Formats: sequence, structure tokens, C-alpha cells
Amino acid sequence: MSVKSISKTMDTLDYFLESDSSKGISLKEICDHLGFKKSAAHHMLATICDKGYLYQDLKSKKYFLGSKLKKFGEVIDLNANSFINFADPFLKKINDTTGEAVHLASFEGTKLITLSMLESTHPVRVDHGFLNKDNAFHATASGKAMLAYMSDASQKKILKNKLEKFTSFTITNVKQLSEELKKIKKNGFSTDDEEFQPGVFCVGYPIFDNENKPFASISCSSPKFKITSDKKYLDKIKNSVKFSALEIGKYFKKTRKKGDKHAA
Amino acid sequence: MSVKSISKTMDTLDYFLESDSSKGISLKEICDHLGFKKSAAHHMLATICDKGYLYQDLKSKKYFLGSKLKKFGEVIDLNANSFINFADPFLKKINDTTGEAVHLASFEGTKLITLSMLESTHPVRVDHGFLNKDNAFHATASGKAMLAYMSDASQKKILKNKLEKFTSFTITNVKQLSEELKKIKKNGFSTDDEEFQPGVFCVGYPIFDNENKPFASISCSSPKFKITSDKKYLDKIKNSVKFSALEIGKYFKKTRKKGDKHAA
DNA sequence: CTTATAAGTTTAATAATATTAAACTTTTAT
DNA sequence: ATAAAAGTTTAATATTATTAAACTTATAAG
Repeated sequence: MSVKSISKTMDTLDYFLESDSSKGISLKEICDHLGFKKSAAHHMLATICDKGYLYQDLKSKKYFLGSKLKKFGEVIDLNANSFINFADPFLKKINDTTGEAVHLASFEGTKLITLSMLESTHPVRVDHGFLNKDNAFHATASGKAMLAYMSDASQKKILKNKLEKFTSFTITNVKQLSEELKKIKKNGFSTDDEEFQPGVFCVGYPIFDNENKPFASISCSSPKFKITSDKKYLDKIKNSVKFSALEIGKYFKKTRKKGDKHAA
Repeated sequence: MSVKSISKTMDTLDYFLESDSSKGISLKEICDHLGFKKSAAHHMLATICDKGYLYQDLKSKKYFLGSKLKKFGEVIDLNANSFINFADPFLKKINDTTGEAVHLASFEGTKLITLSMLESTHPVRVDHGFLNKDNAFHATASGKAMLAYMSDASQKKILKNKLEKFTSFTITNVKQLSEELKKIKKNGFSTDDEEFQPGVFCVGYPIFDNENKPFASISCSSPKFKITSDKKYLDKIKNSVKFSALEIGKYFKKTRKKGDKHAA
């Protein structure tokens, strides 16, 4: 079961992120964009404001993000940001060597998330943006690299929904995906051969934590034709990503004691 | 009207801020602390997780803050942080001169909020912490300094609820408060003579934006006995706060064009 | 390893809540 | 000054969230 008013509340907060909210957003604009009735939206917004997550300007009546929301960022930074900062120079290294887009991914529950990314420096760019979604694990190099090394129980939870078909090459069959994951564990890396975006080929390597669980992954995306036309290009990418993945993995040995629990 | 499930959701998110959530929080703990029934809380949390504001660890089943919440901090920083950064050295100056606690306040809707603070450097400390609440305007030097210069319409909205009595000195009579606000406009500064906390005396100066509206305020808190025993001490504080308030006010002349709208 | 206990999840019936339209107020534009 | 639009309030009702109970999974104790 899903609680509708909560869902609507978060869609509203999301709208403040997506659009420029620096000059405030009116009740009407919120209703128009999200399809709410104005009286219902008004009740919702009054409650959100009461809790300090938004506030309504006394004169213009427009809504703004409340400074309370700033505190979440501070707390999350404390918990997880050091990992991203540690990883950054190693992502940069792949980006410098290959010139291609590099993504650092992790997961929160069953959601694949992008922690950090560097865009391609080449004229022909490949960009699949920031992800924070269910149901992309099976179609991305980042997702498959982590999925392959997870426990059966975790795999099952992530794959419990129907596998979405993003392109004609997306693996949507569980049996077939299972074979693919076995292959990944044998090879030590994953690929995405136009399975998420047409014309885009990705290579992914897992990053293991201090308990040898897949905690994150790096992927490097390249236009497919480069891989096809230059046989050595794939090896160049693979070597670069593998090196950085191993280096970043050392972060956990440095900062965590055996038995320390962490998120994801 | 207030939407209960939204209210409960935000109380839950607040709980993640207040407690150490770095190792996750269980469903049971949330229910115990906030008085929820476990099935209702489970439905609520499932919805929150679906939207990416929290996530549930696949193995431990504990809940964590979702990285999506980090983005709010980034957006809010963009909008408002430059003001706080600009003000910082001027707050420091008051703190250096007087040794007393200094607060930079503003307001979001009808809520008085603390943007930044410096603690007393003296052994006898005075600290009223971070505020983010309705119904404290009438009882604080920060609040009254802004209130005095607001439009009647804004004053009315802020004072629409019964004025809470924090100490025996808190002004809870609207008529009496109105006289006090007149006095503040005449003098150019506000005081809080044990009206919020017993034994604490505060001096507040408003900060005006590029349209001469009160946008923020600075207050300096001191133990009451110091003010009483040393007649020159109050003047020392007043001069120091006044100087910084005027300097910070120049921020708006530097950064905003006439007619530019901003929050609060 | 087995059993017991606690925590988490799901369900569907019902009690309670959020939604709605309509009336009303306030604001903005003409 | 008037009209139109945006925002707010209300209370009746349809919809939704809550609840207890059954169930599953995880953890602790014997």
C-alpha cells in the first residue's frame, strides 16, 4: 500500500528541486504542474509549511524551500561524502585517460543511484544523467556490476518487479540475466551493450567494502562505434576502470574496522 | 486543516535529523519514539522510500536518509548562503568585542529562524539554541527588531495566535506589544529583558534589504546581572551590534538591484 | 541445531481522514 | 473603480489510511 498524500507531498517537494524555486512558487503553479485541486493543495502546503519544510512568503504568498531542509544535506554529508571525495580523483583519472563519461554509482535499498559523474571530453557525448530509480539495475553496467556480487536475497528483492525494456537489447528475461551475472563474476567486470541507451556501450567494475560486499561501482560509457571500430579501445577503458575500482576499494580498508556497519 | 499523514511523515524525517541515523533506524524504534502503530508506520515508510527520501537497507531492514535530500541543501545554499557568509565576519566582530553569544536571525513565513550563531566566550554562557518556530517573535530581541519594521499586515499574520508566555516578563498582551514595537522604531533597536529566558538580556538590531524591509536581525545575549551591575556594558553591546547590523545591511545594496525580489 | 521470541510485512474491513465544490476573501490587473 | 484571478475556508461525503490479526522472516536462547 502507498499513502497518497505522502506521495503527493514528495512530488511537490521534488518540483521545488526541478524548477527554479528561488523566486518562490505559487499555489496555482503547483496545481497546474502536478494536477492538484487548489483546496487540497492548500491543505497539503499548510501542513508542509507548519513543519518548516516549506514556507509561504507573507506578502507574495509564494512558497519557498525551508532552511530546515538544509540540515539533511549536512547530516548526509557527514555520513557518506568522504567516500565520494576519496573516489573523485580516481574517476578523474579514467576521464583523463579515456576522455569518456565516468559514473560512480551505488544503491539505496532497491534504487540505483549516481553518486558522482564526469562528462565526456569528446565532441560526441554520451550522457545518461543522474539516476535515482528502481528497475535500472538489469540494464546498466553499474547496476549489473553490483548485482552480480550480491546475495541471492538482495538480488531477488531488486529484481522482484518486471524488468523494464529500455532498448531492443535490454535483458528482460530473469533466466538470461542470471547467466549474464554468472559471466560477470567470472570476468570480474560488467558490460552494457546498448541495453540502456541505443548506441552507448559501458564497462562497469564493482567496488567492494571491508566485508567484501559490493558497495558501489564505476562505469565508463563510450559510443558503440568506437568500440567496434577500434579493437584496442575496449581494453584501454577496461584497464583504466579496473585500476580505479581497485584503488577506491582500498578506502574501506583504510577507514572501516572489520565488522563496522555502513549504509547500502 | 492539517493533513495528518503528512505531519507524521515530517515528524519521522525530523527524527532522522535529531538522532544519529548513520547506522540506520528500525521500524520499531520509529514507532516507539513517535507513537506509531507498526503497520501504519510501515505503509508510511514504504511510500517515503518509494520517493527516495529514505531507503531501507536490504539486509538489516533499517532505514536511512536518502541521498536525494542532499540536493535540497545544494539548492538552498545557492539561494541564501551567500548572505550568511557575508554576515559571518560581522557577527564574529561582535563576539570578539563583547564575548557574548551572537545570533543572526531571519524569518520564513511566520517562523522565526536562526541563520547562524556564535556562542559566548565567557565562562557564564547563555544559549537559546537554534530556533525554527512560530510564536517566538514577541519574546525575543531578534523577533521584535524585525516585527517593529514590518507592514501591519505581516505583523498581524505573525501575531494571529495567542502570545506564548515563556517567562513572567514575556509580553503577552497585543496592545502592550504594539507600544513596545513603537518604542523600538523610535530607538532603532529592540531589547529582550528576560522575556524569553530568565536571567538573559538581549539587544537586537534589524537588518534592512534593498527595499528597506526588515530581512534579518542580529541579537547579542548577555546575563542580566552584567547589564545591571555595569551601566556602560549595555552601551558597549549596543554600539557593537548596531555597527555590524548596518554593515551587513550594505550586502543588499551590493548584490541586489532595486526591484529584485527575494525570499522572506 | 531447534525452538521461541521479536521484528517486519501483508491483508482486507472499517473507522477516520482527506478531498471536494462552493462560498468567501484577498490580490492583481484593467 | 471594476473585473478577474488567486488564495483561503468550510463542512458534507467519498475515499483513504488505520487497525488488528495473520503471516513471514530474522534474531536469540536453550
